[in-house]
This record gives sequence, C-alpha cells and structure tokens, in this order.
Amino acid sequence: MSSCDSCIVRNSAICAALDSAEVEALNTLGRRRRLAAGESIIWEGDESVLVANVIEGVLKLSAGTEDGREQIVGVVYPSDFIGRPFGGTTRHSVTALTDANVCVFSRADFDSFAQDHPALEHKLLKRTLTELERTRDWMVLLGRKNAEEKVATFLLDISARLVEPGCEAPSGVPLGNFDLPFSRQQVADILGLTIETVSRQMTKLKRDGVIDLPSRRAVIIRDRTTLEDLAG
Amino acid sequence: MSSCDSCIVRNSAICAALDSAEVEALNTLGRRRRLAAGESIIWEGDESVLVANVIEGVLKLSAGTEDGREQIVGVVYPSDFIGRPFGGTTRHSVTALTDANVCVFSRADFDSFAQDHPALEHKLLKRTLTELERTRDWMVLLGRKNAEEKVATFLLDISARLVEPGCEAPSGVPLGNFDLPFSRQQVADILGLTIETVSRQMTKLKRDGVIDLPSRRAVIIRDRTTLEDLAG
DNA sequence: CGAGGCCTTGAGTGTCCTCAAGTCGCGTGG
DNA sequence: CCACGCGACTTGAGGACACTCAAGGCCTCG
Repeated sequence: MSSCDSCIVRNSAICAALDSAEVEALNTLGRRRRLAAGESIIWEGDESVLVANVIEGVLKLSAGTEDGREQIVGVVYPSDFIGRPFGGTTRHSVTALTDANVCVFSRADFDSFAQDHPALEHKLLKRTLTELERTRDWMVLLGRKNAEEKVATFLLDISARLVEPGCEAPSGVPLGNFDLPFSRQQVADILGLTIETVSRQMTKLKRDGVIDLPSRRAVIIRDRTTLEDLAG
Repeated sequence: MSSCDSCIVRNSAICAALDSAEVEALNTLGRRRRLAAGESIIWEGDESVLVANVIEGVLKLSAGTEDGREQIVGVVYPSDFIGRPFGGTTRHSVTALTDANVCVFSRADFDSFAQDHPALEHKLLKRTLTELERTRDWMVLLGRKNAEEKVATFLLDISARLVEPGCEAPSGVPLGNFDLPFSRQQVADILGLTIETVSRQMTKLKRDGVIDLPSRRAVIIRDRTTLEDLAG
C-alpha cells in the first residue's frame, strides 16, 4: 500500500491527476522528508537535482543581489510544487519558514515520469500558469505601491492564503486572525522594504484600529474594509 | 498547404512540438492578426477568450492599481506565447509596442487541442516554467535594486533579448547597439520608476561614457563590463 | 530569572518623486 | 524650404518617503 493514500494533499497536489496505480508508481520514486524551520532544500544557482511537493508547512523562494540584499520571490504552501523540472539550474533558493514536510523526487526521475503521464503535466502546467499570474500581480506591488499599501496588501493576501488546504480550517472565508509564518525581516524581504519600515507601518495600522497585534507573530484584522482601501 | 509552413517562428514557438499533420489541424483553428503599435489584444480583468503566439513584434503585459499607476509585468517577443489557457479571466493586459503579427486561437479551441496533444502542453509547460523564473528574477530588481542598477540591468537584459529569433541577426552575441522598442515612460513602467528618473540615469550613463544615445530610441553600449558592474 | 534575539521607536539623511519649465525631434502645412 | 506645433524627452528645484544608524524595550526560551 502506498503511503500516498494517507497523504493529506493527495487530492490537491498535482498527484490528484493520477489514478491509484500511477500514484503507486510515483510513490516508488519519491520519499518523504522533514525540514526544520530555517533549513534549505534547494540553493540558488545549483544544478537542479530535485523537485518536491509540499505536504505541510510554509517555505520561501528567494534570490539575492551579489552584495547580499535578499528578495523573497515566492511563498509556497501545502500542495504546492517546488523545484525546476526540465531545466539545468535552479535560480532560486527554497527554505523552510516553519517546520515542514515535503515529498521529494529526483528531478531526472520526475521528468521522465511526467513525460509519460500527460495528466500530471497538465496539472503542473495549470499550477505553473496560476503561479506566474500571481507572481506578476506581485510585481505591481513591488514596482508601484508605497509602504502602507504594501503592508495592507500583504496582510490581506496572507489571510486569504492561510485558509487554503492544509494550513488552517478550510472554511473558505479569509481569516480575521492568524499567526504570520514570517519574521519582520522576512516580511520586509517579501515587500521590498526594510524591517523598520514594516514595523512602523504595522504599528500605524494598529494605532489606527485597523489591525491588532497581540503578540509578535499574531495578527487580528479588525477592519477588513479599511485594510482593503489602504491596499490600493 | 498550411500557412504555418512558412511561419518564421514555426520551429521556435510551441508549435515545434507538432508534426506536420498536427500543425495542419492547429492551423484550421488559428488565424493571423496584425496589430498596430499601441493596440491591445487582451484586457486586464476580461474573460479569457483568446490565446496567441507572437510571430513578429514586441508586446507588453501590464497591470495597474485602481488609481491608474501602471506596471509592466512582462515583455513578449516573437515565438512567445500570450494569454491565459485553462483559466477564467486574464489578469494582465496585452498591448503591442511595435507593429506586430500574432497567431490567434480561441481559448476554448486551444484548450481542447492542447489536452489532446501532450507534446504541445509539454512545450508550453517548459516555456511557462522559464517565464516564471524570469519573472521572479525581475522581482529582485523591483524590490531591491536602486535606480542606477535598474537601468543598467534593463539595458543588458534588452540587448540580450533582442538577439533572439525573429528580432535581429541571430548571432547569439548580445547586441552592442539597438533600438529600444520602448518609450521612456514604458521603460519607467518596466522598472518601477518615473520617467524623469529613467531619463536622468540614462543621461548619467551617457555622460560617464558607458553608453551612447544617438537618438531617442537608439542605444549603444560602449562599455559592457562597467554596465555589468553597475547592474549589481 | 537571565540572556539573547527580535522588534519597536527615534533622529537624521539620501534617493527618488513631484511639479515645472525648457529643449529637441519630427511631421504638417504654408 | 522653413515655420509651426505637438509630443517626447531632458533638466532643474524642492520635498516626501523610505532608508540608515542607533538605542531601547519586550518576548521567549533556556
């Protein structure tokens, strides 16, 4: 029996394209791996040797300039796919933000399995198209929004994302209170700001009664409408 | 006989995945369309009704904030694919920057044709993965680079891009001189800057002898090494 | 309970934006 | 052929927003 049968993302990850015999075959190629918060699984510039599905936890994709400035270029959640199939090198690091659980494949194995299973490639294509759209949307934030708009947009985005399968109660309604899986520095690296600016904007939103910050990582959205207005 | 046989991007667009009988079938679904510079073919927020291959010309993908600030989120060249297959709405406008020539399909037709031709989907997947990587790289520029670094990076990127099939002599060597397919405003919208800042940085590069600007759209890279240093 | 890291807050600076005027290039028409 | 007008670009002056540098406070975890 395949361990995939009990996998909590079995029906939402790209594996959902496969029937049980195919999942069984894929299962022999992959293995589970635990990652501690802060641990990296893929490094910017390295040869692309593995790909994976996220089962549990939150991970960041990041890249930096030569002199060490970092930009987080993506955040992945359970059922998301990571790594670069069909390509030589990976241009972005992948690092766990929380303790995480992933299902890892060698890239070569995955590539050839995928080529033989068009339904799997189709799922991956749809997922990649959606991710590309999301990434392009984020470019508007990075290029054209000011600090207040960036932070407001970020909080709304996160509250919607954390509802998705495997993260929290799957009610479909954006959460009004949640714990950020990010430090202030990481929020800054997502928004293209400094840590101080993020802190000041969060404090301002709290002072204005739009959000509440009961602890370092916790956020409560008190006035979603205002937050949406501020998001630009 | 299919008009695709004489298509100049026949072997570089995703159509290269198809044999001649398949191309013939796809040909019956598509039609050529000319676009004048400035003309849009897809609008942000509209239902996704068509997709296309770029045959000739340069087009921009853009999105904006509610109050009218614009960000260019992608630039497409001959053999690139545009539109949103397998999805309800398009989140980004597509507008011709030069006179252009595209090969248009109804999204529904394309979707079902693609589902029946895994090799086509595979090509599209590879292309989409590459585009996602490129877009993420651009996020580092938007989020973490200063004006000088942005302009320097932009000039290097463009000079490499304009060498690609269908644009210029396909020598494989980045061009030292070329005509920008963008106005100053469009460059600003790509880099997340204002038109004045772009102008000042270009002037500065010229004053320092790194580039030359013989006319409004023309650029000559005089000192590529320095430009690469400035790109960060 | 103490230490250390993370976060907040403050003061001052610099980069890029805004607003405004001026110049250049190009097409049109006299 | 030149005058004209328009749009695109350049240049300048001033200001705002986010950054830098620095100190202090607060969790959190050992």
